[in-house]
Amino acid sequence: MSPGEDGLIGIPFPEHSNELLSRLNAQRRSGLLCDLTLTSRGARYPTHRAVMAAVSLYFRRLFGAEEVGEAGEVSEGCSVCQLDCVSPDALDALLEFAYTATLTIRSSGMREVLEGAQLLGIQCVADACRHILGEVGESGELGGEGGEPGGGGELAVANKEKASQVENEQKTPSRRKQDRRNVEKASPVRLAWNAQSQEDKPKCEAPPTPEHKLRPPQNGASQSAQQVALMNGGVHWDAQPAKEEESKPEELTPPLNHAPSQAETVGGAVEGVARKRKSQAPQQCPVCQKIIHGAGKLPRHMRTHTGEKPFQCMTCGVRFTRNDKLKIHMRKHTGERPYSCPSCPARFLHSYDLKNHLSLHSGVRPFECPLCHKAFAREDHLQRHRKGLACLELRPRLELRPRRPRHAASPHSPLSPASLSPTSSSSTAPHFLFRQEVENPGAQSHGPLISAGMGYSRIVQWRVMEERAGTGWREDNEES
DNA sequence: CTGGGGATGGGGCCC
DNA sequence: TGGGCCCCATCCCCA
Repeated sequence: MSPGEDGLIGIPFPEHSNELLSRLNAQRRSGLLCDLTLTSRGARYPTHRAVMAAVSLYFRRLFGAEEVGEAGEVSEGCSVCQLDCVSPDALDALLEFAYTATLTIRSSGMREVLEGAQLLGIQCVADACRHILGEVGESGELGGEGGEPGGGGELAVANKEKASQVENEQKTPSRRKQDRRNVEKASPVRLAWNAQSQEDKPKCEAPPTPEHKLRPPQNGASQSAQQVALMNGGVHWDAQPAKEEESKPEELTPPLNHAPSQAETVGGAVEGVARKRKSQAPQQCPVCQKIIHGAGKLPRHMRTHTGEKPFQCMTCGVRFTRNDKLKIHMRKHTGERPYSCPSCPARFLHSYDLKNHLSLHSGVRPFECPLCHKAFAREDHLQRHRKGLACLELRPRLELRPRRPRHAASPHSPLSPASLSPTSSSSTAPHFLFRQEVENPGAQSHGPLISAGMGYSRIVQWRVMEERAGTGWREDNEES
């Protein structure tokens, strides 16, 4: 990419890759424009040659996609590739992965998927399966904790990191919730980055050698293409060494896709435009139109759209969009808890944790619900209280009905009415915080869908976008 | 439903 | 001018 070229303006369309893949998947399901049919033990799977070449090293070699210029004789007819060595279920799962960036498999079928992924050269899936199976992955990307996600049910191995927006979900970093849990608790789950990014992974083990097991296309594919496929490791599978990225402490590994990561293309173009402005002036995000204050903050913000997470913890493999977040994360591994409570032995990772904690000692509950007059020590707890259904009644003020202290240690609650004056503007606002519920009713109950990697705020944004309401979507946390 | 810990994104300050 | 560092607000999740 060439950021900052004079006269060049990069306008990112973060949804494009999602929509593209989604439509390709729809075409595959309807058989539209399919130029390759995979068969396995009688089952037939129409698919697209280009997609398979993009996701699978085997097909990449088979079709000579990397040398398309010279090997342009690849036939345009519909090829049939018989893959009896890959079980139909596994092949189906791998195809789903190719078109959605989400691998959904049953634990019992993990082995078959692993073998299929190895045969087809889909490294990230193979890594994920290996880790789920407890076999240490070779790619160094994987964290060491390895869990046993999902006892016997289906596993949705999703790339919450949005694997560069290649699937139906939106990649935002709001990547939270279940996916994040999965990432941290069961490292394999995080491994389903998309085929695109996988291609540029710096650390790839030797490709599988499928030639002895796979039957090349029976027709269509040119002889040369088959020869490419049968070539014995002639293609150098290793990716280019990763470039140096911003600050790179020892804990940091180089960014995964340093090559043409979409984030770079997008963010870079944006930066190029931004450079023409006064850096100290607020900059508007070209995606969400949000005004970003502070010099150099727009690229950071853009990563929330692109999903790029250049900063990876070398200990557990968790990735972050920001270096400072990784730094804080590293405290979990080093055991460092720099924020200690002066009143008790409690120590914390974050300053604000200590701040919250101190409110426990003081007993101060400065955030009062204006309707029911229940007081909270934390503002977010008050907001949650007001968003929920807990506050449906108007209770008498506390001075009229003393609140039973929650902790025996604080018999004299400092909740004098005078101390309950709300300190934040939102605390005094009426109960108009239902936008989320309206837009996203029962978000928590969307478990299965959300588990595919869609963050909460993403859902809101999606809905807003789908409904084309207003001029654009906003981050859901801007509401108050 | 609430308390509490942790994660994430934005802004300010400074180098 | 960009980025590091820190703090804050907010959100998510678990007990």
